[in-house]
Amino acid sequence: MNPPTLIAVVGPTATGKTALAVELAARLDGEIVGADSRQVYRHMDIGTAKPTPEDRAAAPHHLVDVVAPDEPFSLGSWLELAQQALDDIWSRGKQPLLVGGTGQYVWALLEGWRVPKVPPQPELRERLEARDGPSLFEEVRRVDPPAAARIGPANRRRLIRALEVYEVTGRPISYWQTKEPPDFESRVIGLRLPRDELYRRIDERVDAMIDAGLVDEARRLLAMGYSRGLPSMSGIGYKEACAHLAGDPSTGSGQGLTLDEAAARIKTETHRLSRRQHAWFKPGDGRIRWVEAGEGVLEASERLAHQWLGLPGALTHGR
RNA sequence: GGCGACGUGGCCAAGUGGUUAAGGCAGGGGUCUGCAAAACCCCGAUCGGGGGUUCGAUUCCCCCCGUCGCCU
Repeated sequence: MNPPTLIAVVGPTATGKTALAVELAARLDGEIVGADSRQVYRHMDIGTAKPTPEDRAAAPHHLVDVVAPDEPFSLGSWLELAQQALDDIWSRGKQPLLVGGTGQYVWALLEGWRVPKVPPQPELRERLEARDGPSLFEEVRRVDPPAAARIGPANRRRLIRALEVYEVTGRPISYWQTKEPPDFESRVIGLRLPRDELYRRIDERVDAMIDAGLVDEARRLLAMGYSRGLPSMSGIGYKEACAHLAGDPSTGSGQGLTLDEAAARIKTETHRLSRRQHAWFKPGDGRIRWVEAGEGVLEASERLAHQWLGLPGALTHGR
């Protein structure tokens, strides 16, 4: 039997990945595996554009709502869960659909990154964070010149991770950072839109999120005890909603953003996000089969999927 | 019509008679192996227009244009 094939749907935010995936899942007897670093958090629904209950009833979803907002989560945890989910889906004879805009997660899985098995060490990090940048950089340069060259002197976060791996394993992070091709095939559909139209859709969606109660959602999270400083709360939308609430007399004191300011900021931040996603999902990437978002995506994607999976119904028209 | 103020890259905004005219935002490009919607890196202007003064003007003077405010 041929190696199983994973179909992935990637692309910038607000491009319709979720809707497409749900439809495709229905037609391919598939299940969805989320590759989204923000939809993993429970209670963060509106701001992450999480699949709706209807979406989730229409197709099984994995890797959505898997941790509480104050639980640590990272690439390593995601990879483990994703691999488990894939095995599970395949074992039941279903077709997995990897869907999401977190480029790091997607490529780490498809390229088989062997992430150093060193979970974050809170105490160690705290200690390292207290040090100044130059000393961190010097040390990385001493123990792991290639990593130092790649990371550069200014990126404290990654310098600290490099030292963390070194201290825990006794070997430089570069030693661990390898790739091993996964035991499955993968095919990637990329959804794309012209920049100006993408921005327009983002803006509309942000307004819709606010209408749908994004600020209340943030208020609720704060009330549950999830503080502004958590990584999960640094997500676009929540960050700004909290800044808005900070000026709300009922929540506290201080200067907050007006709702309009918050909305504007969420929009431009999301524009930036889509640009960074663009760096992970490049137009020239030969692995990605690009499809214009909007009219006809479903048909085009289904045709591709049938072709790739060797299913009847889409063979006649060339590749 | 008069008086006053202002006119610096798409927007906001420093600044000096003389090295390559701060910075922020927006925008564009990029890095990426356990925080990734994070973190980090790179990219843009000759200073409204025209005359002067000066060795030299974005910075001083004059005129024009424009904007804003006040006044008649």
